[in-house]
Amino acid sequence: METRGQRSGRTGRPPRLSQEAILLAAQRILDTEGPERLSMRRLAREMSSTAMALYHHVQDKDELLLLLLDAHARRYPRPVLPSEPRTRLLAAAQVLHDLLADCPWIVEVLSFDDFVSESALWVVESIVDAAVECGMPLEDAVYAYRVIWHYTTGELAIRASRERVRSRAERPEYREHALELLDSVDFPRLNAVGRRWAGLTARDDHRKGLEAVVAGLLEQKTQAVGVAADAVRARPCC
Amino acid sequence: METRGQRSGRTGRPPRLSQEAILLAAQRILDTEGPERLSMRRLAREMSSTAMALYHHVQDKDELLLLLLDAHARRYPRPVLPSEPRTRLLAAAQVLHDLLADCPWIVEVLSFDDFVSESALWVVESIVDAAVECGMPLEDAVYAYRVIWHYTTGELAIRASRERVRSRAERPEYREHALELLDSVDFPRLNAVGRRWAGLTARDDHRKGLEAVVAGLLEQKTQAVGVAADAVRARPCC
DNA sequence: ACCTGAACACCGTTCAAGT
DNA sequence: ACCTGAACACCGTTCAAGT
Repeated sequence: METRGQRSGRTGRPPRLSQEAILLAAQRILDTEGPERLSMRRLAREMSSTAMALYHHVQDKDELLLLLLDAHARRYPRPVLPSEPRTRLLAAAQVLHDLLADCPWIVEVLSFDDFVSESALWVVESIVDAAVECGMPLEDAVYAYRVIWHYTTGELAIRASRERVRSRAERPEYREHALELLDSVDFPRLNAVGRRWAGLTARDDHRKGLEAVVAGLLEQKTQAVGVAADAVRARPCC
Repeated sequence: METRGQRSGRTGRPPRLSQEAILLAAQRILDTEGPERLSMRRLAREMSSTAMALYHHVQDKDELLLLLLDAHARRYPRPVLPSEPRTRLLAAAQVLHDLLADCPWIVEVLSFDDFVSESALWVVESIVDAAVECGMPLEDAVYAYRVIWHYTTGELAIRASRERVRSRAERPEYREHALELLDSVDFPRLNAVGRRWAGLTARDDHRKGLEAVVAGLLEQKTQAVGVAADAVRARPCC
């Protein structure tokens, strides 16, 4: 937890780079030039160093990105969640989304169904806990977390992808044309939506969607309890 | 729609490459070596040609990937969907997932909230249509499609990411350790899950999750209708 | 029209050497 | 211990030239 190079004896020259400085520079590039410009080489240039010097402070690029997420999560203000379980489940899920919304690029590097980063674990804990307090068995609560996680990730990945395309090239006519050419016999509904599609899909409805997902999960729980109760009655013990 | 080089006069030599042959070779690489190995250069090598020759048959790599998805969707057998609206909504959503499950790599290239490819549009139409027949106004049906889309995409992106990590390096101890180190005071729920986490999150619960999402969306609809009805009563006309 | 070779402007990472 | 330079093995794409 000490800043490196502070306590060390006078062996060798003081390090020019540090993990902290690297993360700061990386975040600067992320903010000013976007995630697609963040490379080890570009980062080294930003620090007037060489790409290889970075590898003395981070294992590889993936670790760098995870450290960036971790730092972001550590900075993120930890909100007070409502006490009523269902509202808390929804609120915690919203926090998960909001926390990651600032760095949707991270989705590409996250391999999980694992958790996010250590600093964001409290969000996962909150979600699972709220789900349990809603009456779910622990395993179902984990499953509920996963559904929420998939939904959240999906929204973020699409947002990131949309931004990537937008920044790469402006070709707005392409998709709009596709919508005009729709056969109204084969595609009556999409045809009825027509040009409104773009407007409808651009809206930020994450919250509303989250409400639906949470509601669905809780409804499923109720049914499952019913089924479980029946099963217990049928086969009294084991 | 004619195979190129068939009807053309005897101007120039016959083309060695064709879009069809390119897509076939690309699919071969995808199947045998995985999506991360599919590059324009690798593809050219596969065809004993040069990377630049490919650019006479596809605009760029993105178009290549979209064409691959399109071809896959065209091959995909179009199932008969159940007629009951709610079951149909669920079934159509499942088809969307299954269709894309064979090529999760495509998620990285899809910018949408737009639709998939033209050949898969019927799935989108089915979902929106089923949602409408469940009693949703058209705009809500599009919104329902988006929620389903986000959920599906999220699951696929995570699956793709997991496969990517698995193929890149086997480091299973890393995350397992993290789970042991959890503070049982700060993280009672995650602590209780403990080692079971990996097993729980590896399960394929997409169907069950989809049921929850669909149920939640339909429940929301019911409430919205209630609210809308109230609103109508309050302000009779306009 | 179709294809090639060389080039541009990049990547992440390894390795041997320097201080 | 910390950093550098050169190298390895790649990318997608452009451009001018060939047949």
